[in-house]
Amino acid sequence: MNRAATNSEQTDAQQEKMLKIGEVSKQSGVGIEALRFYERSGLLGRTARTESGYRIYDPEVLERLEFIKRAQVLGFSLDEIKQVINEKRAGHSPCAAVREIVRRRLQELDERMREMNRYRDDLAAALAKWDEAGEVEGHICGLIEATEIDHRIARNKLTGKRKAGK
Amino acid sequence: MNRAATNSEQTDAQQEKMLKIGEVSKQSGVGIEALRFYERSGLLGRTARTESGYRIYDPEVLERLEFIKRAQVLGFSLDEIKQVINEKRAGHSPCAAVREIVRRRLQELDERMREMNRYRDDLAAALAKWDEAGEVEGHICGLIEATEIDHRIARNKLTGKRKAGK
DNA sequence: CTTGACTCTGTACCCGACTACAGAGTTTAT
DNA sequence: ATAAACTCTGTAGTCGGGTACAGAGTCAAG
Repeated sequence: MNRAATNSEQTDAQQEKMLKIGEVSKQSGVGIEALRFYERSGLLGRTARTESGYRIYDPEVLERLEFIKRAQVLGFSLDEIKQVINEKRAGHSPCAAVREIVRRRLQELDERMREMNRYRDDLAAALAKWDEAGEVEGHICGLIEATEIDHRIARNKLTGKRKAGK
Repeated sequence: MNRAATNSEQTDAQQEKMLKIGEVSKQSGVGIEALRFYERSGLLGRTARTESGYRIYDPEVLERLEFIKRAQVLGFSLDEIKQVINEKRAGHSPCAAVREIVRRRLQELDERMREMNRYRDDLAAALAKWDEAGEVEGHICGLIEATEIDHRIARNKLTGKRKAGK
C-alpha cells in the first residue's frame, strides 16, 4: 500500500506523486502508444488529466498494468481482461467470470497441446526419415508428401485461432 | 495418376478434364476466394484461362492444394510454402530449404510447448487454489493476482507470434 | 526566450490468411 | 430466349494487439 513517496513532493497535482505517461511507460515497460490504446480500449478507465490535457496516472496504474500483463500471459485477450475489470468496477467480484475463462483456456490448451504433440512427432519423424533416405525426386519434397496427418488434426487448431467466445 | 475420366469428354479445352474454379473449390474444400488469393500470392503459378477469362485447372491442382494444406498443418506459412514451390520450379530440389524450415519449426515448437506446459500448470494450480480458498476481496481477483509466472515466461511466445525468419 | 523533450489527438498502417462485395461478363439449363 | 448460376476484377474489411506518423500544443532547462 505504501507507494514510495521518495522526494520532490506535490508538484502541482493533488498531492500524491502522479506520473506522466512517459514515466508510466518506462516503469511498466508498456509503451506510450499501448497505454493510450489500452485507455481507448477501456482497460484503464478514464485517466485523470492536467489542465493542459496531459494524462496523469496514480502509481496504482502500475499494478493495474502488471495485472494486465499477467492476465495476457495467462492467455486472456484484452477483451476478456476488460470484462473482468468492468465486473470488478460494477461492484461484483469478477472471480466467477475469471474462473470460467480460465477453465475454458485450460481445456483449449490441453487440446492444443495434444495436437501439437502429434504434430511435433510427425515433424520429427518426417525429418529423420528424410535425413536417412536422401532426396526423393518426382515430387515436390518427400518430407511433406510423406507425412499423413491431415486426417487426424483439425486444421486451424494449431495456428492459434481462438475466436473469443461468449 | 488415373484421374477418373468419367464421362462427357473434351468439352472445348485441350482434352484433359479441366476444372473450373467452383469444381476445384468443391473437390478440394478450399474456397473460391482462397483459390484466387493463393494465385495472387504466387502459390499456384499463373492459372490457364479460357478465351473468356475463366480459370481452368488441371486436376493436378488438387494435389498441389493437398500439399499446401498439409504444409499449413505442419506449421508452414503461405510464404514459406511459396518459397518451397518456387525452389522446386526453379529446378533445384527444395528439400534443403524445407528441411531448414522444419528444423526451425521443430525448435520453436519444442520451446513453445515447454512454455505452455508451465503455463498450463500455473493455470491449473491457480484454479485449484481458488476453488479451495474461495474469494479474496480487496484485489481484483486472487486467481490472477496469485499467479507469478511473468518472470519465467517470455511474453508473446505463448500468443503464437512467429515473425517468418529469413 | 528559445530550444528540445515531452505530450496531445486523430488517422492510418502492420501482420496473416483469408472473406465480402460491387458491378460486369459468361455459361448453362429450361 | 431468358433466367439462374457461375465467374471475372478490384477494392475493402476482418481479427488482435498494437505501431507509426503528422501537426499542434506544453513544459523544463539554460
